Amino acid sequence: MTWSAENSAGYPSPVGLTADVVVLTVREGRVAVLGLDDGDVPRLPGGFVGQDEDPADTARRKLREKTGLADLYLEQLGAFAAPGRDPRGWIPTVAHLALVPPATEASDPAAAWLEARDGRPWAYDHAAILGAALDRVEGKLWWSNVAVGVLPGAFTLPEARGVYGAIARRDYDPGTFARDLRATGLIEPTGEERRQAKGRPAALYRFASRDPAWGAGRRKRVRD
Amino acid sequence: MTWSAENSAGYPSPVGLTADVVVLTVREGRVAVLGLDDGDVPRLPGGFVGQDEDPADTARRKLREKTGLADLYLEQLGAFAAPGRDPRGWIPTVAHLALVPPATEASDPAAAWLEARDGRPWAYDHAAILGAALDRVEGKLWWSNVAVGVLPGAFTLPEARGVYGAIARRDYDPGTFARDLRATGLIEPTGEERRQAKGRPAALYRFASRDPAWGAGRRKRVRD
DNA sequence: AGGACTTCTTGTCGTTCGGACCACTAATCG
DNA sequence: CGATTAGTGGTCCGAACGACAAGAAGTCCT
Repeated sequence: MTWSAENSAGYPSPVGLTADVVVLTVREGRVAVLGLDDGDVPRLPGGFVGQDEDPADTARRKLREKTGLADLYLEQLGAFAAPGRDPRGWIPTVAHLALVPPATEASDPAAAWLEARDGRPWAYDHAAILGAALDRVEGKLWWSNVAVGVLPGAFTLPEARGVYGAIARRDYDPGTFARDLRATGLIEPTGEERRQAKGRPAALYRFASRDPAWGAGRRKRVRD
Repeated sequence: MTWSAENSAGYPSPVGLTADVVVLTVREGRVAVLGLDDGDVPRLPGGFVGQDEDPADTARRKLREKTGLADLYLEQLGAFAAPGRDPRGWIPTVAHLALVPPATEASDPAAAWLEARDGRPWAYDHAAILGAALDRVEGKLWWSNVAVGVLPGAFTLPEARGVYGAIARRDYDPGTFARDLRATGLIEPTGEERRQAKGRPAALYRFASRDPAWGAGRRKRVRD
């Protein structure tokens, strides 16, 4: 196999490959996405992938620039490369999904948290990428520890219930939620408690592993 | 956003983007993959993506070259772009998954059907890509009509049972299989029959839709 | 001290799904 | 006729899921 005989044009196409990131969190019971607004419709954070760079590293770099965060949940969504997706020319992108804690503030003044499921217009094909990200996180919610990103360190069961409910768009029963989340084997109690304004202190839990992993226990049916 | 300020190297990286295809079928009760063997370890079909070309079109083109087939099940697996994956340099690839009927013969003399799950070595990172393809098709088996590609046109329930069993690596009970496959709502009887050497003729079915779709009915648990 | 409030645990109950059976009918071939 | 294969229908059981209820535990307020 030689370069010169492998595509229809007869030569390897020099392209600018980009990496985009869909940064999701849960704020006020709703899924929020980090968008860059420069006057027109918002767009997703992203940038060109450097030579000999893994697109995931590019995504991590962009994420650090916009949120100051490192070492979080990041996975690839897939390549979006349809001709015409970018008016500047044929620029394929490798889209990524990242989950960050709710307290994360945007460090870039142009970045803001936007309601993710309100159907607003996005630049380029970023609405389709966002849709793929929402499908992915909802589908993997109970089969993996994606929620690790939104619930870092220690968290209470009511907090986790709020996050899961926001992503899955349903209201879980507290008792059943505790039973099912425990049954996944993904979380473990820290032994400590968190006191709050009213009521009994809530026990704190943490994810047994912060690396992307799959649940071994129960699996929940998807919504009907 | 300008090109010149967007990546670490200061300019958009000119790269050769490729598209690879994992062509799967079921032969003799086992999952088989189309491999190209040029003396060394086999590799997957693939080639450079032309300017203004969708990688899926490149994959379709390569598939047509190797099998003569068009208009079949094809979906994207994702981008593989780790530095060092290709010794010729940094060459990201968009991997695809295609399913073809068992009777398909390779039109390229270098192409051959190989046992997919025997753990043989592959060129580049193609073993990882193949693994992702097998996971994908097994995971989507009962939630989608992926099997459309392997069961084109009309098929009998025993044929379908063989294909599903090979992909899921289990032996389905004939009665339960008929109940569950019908319950997905994905297939419909053609009204015709297929006579064979011995025994009662088998009724023929077809998939209600040949477009990639999701099942509306039952969902089967994955293997434990 | 007592009441309000919240968390947390532990049950029950009914439904659905998945899988393994089994019996019986249907159709074709020799 | 018997052998063979296909198809239908049914039972049974266990696991998963969702809803609901009861009670204990702990804190805050009056």
